[in-house]
Amino acid sequence: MEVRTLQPEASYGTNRRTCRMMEKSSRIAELFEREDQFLGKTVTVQGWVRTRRDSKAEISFVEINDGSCLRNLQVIVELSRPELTRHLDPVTNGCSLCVKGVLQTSPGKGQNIELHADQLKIYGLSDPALYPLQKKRHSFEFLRKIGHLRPRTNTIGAVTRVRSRLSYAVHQFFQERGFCYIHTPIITASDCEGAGETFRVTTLDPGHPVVEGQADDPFRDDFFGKAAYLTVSGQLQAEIYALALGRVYTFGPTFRAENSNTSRHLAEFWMVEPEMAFSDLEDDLAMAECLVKRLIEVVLSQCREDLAFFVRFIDPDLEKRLERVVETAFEIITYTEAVRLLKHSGEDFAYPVEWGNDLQAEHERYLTEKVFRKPAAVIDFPRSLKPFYMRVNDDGDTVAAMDILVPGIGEIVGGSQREERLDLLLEQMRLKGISPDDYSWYVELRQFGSVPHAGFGLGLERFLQFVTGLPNIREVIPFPRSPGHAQF
RNA sequence: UCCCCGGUAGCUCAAUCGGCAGAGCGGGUGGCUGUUAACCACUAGGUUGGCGGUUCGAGUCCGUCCCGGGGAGCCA
Repeated sequence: MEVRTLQPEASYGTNRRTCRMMEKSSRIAELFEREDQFLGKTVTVQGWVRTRRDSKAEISFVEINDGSCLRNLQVIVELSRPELTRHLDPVTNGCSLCVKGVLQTSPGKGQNIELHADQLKIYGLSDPALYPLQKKRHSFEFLRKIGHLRPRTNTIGAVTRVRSRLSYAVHQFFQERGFCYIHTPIITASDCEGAGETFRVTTLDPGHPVVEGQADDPFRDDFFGKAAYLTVSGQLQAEIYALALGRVYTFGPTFRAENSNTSRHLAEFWMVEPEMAFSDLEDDLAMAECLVKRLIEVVLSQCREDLAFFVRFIDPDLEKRLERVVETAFEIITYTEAVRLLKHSGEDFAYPVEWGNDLQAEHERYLTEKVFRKPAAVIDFPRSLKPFYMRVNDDGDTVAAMDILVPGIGEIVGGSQREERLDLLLEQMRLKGISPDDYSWYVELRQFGSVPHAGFGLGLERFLQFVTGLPNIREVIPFPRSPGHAQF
């Protein structure tokens, strides 16, 4: 008897091709999850060969991975059956194939079940002399060069599944709390938001960017009639919707043209940015802590197999560290207290600690890794260090900002209560040299029904680094973009 | 952008003081085995990143350029 699995579209009678395919084959993850239900039944799997071991005792072991989970399914091919071996002969690491057979308990060690092949179909061969992926460990640097093949490795496959599950969890978290998902623009004309260098968007001929006689505004004849850029943040636009729908969030790509080449920076990365009306910094902080903990819980409970892989091969302390983050309250410390603490630490920092200076990486690391040994939120930064939109505190010297720092990564969340008072916003803009004319819409939000509101940004890739233990951010995004790198 | 380290076989790396270019894995061939990154034997595979210099002799020393990695800054 043949067991058929998932056929979500079948009842609609549409898209027949997809339906037939999904009826015909099982995903390997499903076979492992419901072993008892599939044992003794005929199933079909489709995937890519990860390894093959031939035994002259009339058996070939072919391990198949279909990306649905970390584990491979061991397929048993009896070499005494010419109708199978005829197909099997050229099968090597990297080949794609379809196997139909009976799922049985495995007598060998290392797996409970195995598939005894009755039919074998090869989709695509893979020349073993040319296929770059070997069964042994490759350097991440090498895998980046073969970005079109690296998702077929255990590590990149695992991180990709975790990334997907986390993205889903982000939506679940906010949707369950009444947040509205806002698609803020990728292209923006707001050039400076205090968030780094921007990429210009233009249709002008790079050989002749300036139209004759219009040197005063070279972008007047550009596509948008003025200078345009890729967004560095959806926050300002999210504020617009927060001041109408109450609770909103954006979740999309952002772009920074910084010439920074580090293991924690990308030119294109994904950011989660909630914005909440009728909220202050305390609400903001609570929501951020709640989100971080919920996302980690999801990884701990929903990505067990992939997480175990990271613990085994990337960072042995990873799971314990994640559990600790969920269990303990985040430390909250004001910038002023942090400075005092650092000054009296007795540590010999390369950068001097002085009120008014930004906290350096070494300072942040000292706080989270030595002093607190858990995530810590630093709040109330000097006004001069932060952008114009942050709310000025009553002391007049600091703003209601927060940075959540985690051990090993550094800043993972940055947020603030926004300045909702018109006069103070205008004063901030004047001090920061930002023309209110360029942000008239932002200013008007404070003229018409302004309310206290707050929000934050969480870098998806930084977060993925934290939950996978991967040291380089280029491994946690499918196609990393950094200075000099935009392949694939 | 700055500092440090690196570039040797398809991959991961070794090569002592400047003295014959190596290993493991992968590939090919043969053997062995309900195998588990299988195992054993044999075998093919090199412009040592490019250019220039020092030297009897350069993978090794010097200059320069290119590329990569790590760290810093900036930030998420």
